[in-house]
Amino acid sequence: MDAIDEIDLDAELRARGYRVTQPRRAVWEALRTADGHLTVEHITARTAELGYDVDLASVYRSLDLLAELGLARASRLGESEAGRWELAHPDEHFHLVCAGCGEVDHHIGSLVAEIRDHVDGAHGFAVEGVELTVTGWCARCRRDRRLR
Amino acid sequence: MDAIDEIDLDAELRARGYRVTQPRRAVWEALRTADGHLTVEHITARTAELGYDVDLASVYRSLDLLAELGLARASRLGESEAGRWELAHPDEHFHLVCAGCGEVDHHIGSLVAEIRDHVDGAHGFAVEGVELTVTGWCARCRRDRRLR
DNA sequence: GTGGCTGCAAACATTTTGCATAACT
DNA sequence: AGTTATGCAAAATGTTTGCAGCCAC
Repeated sequence: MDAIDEIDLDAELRARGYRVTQPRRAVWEALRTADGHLTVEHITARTAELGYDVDLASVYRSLDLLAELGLARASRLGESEAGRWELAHPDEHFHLVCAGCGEVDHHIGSLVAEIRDHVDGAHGFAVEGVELTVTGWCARCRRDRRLR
Repeated sequence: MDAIDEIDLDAELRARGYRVTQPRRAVWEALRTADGHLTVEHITARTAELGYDVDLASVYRSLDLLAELGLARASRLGESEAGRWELAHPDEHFHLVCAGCGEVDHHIGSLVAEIRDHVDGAHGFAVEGVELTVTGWCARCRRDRRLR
């Protein structure tokens, strides 16, 4: 199957009986063309850069819809209070958050799948999603920290 | 060492030069005597039940302080927007969140330690904390869902 | 006594909602 | 044309902050 960022949103929307509108396209473009997780405010700014004029409320509504379509997902990282969003990549990944610089790294690998397999079925629990966030210090911040 | 819920908060505070106050004791009691993760609002309600009269702002401030002392930690679960808090149990555990009933299960086991070992040191990243949340459907909700 | 802490209220930040209008099909 | 979705503004939620007075030390 194609990569998720090449999905035809218009078709996806129509297939489910939703209308194709500017805000929905705008939010999808914003997510699709920027990798990593964006705050809602950041997404709104990006839609503006892309030439759309979208209200904040519509960004929220579009994000919820994209989530329902399985195209996007919310992720809450570390202590950050702001909700962040990213494409719902089918390859499961986890996040490394540096306590020093706040940098967030995506890591892809078998780890998340292993966790899923490990937990799925145990105690009758059917796993749907695995959210793994590892906090710590990246190489650079460790060095800077030592120097202080 | 003693279990975390038997720690003498007064001593802990004094050792770090903080004052021993009612709100701090109240929040500590609330966390200590209720297992699982509580919303801030829930914690405030519990302090009231315990006979304290604590302002919301003070609950927030006390929680931040407990976190700094390493006695409590914030955990953001699944889609829930509200911040939740729990004792900083030294044994690492992860959360199972049911998408149906919202029930949250704590699971203790070697899994989190394995993840830590797996990630620690890779790419020069020094792991400090591992936050793992698995969402899915518990046995009961799976059944109810099928029936609908 | 004095400086840290609290309570209160107001400010903030984020997300949700009601409703008249615009726009997709 | 008929609705669904949008924009706007207001409300709801959750959390933080400024400040005068109180209380632990």
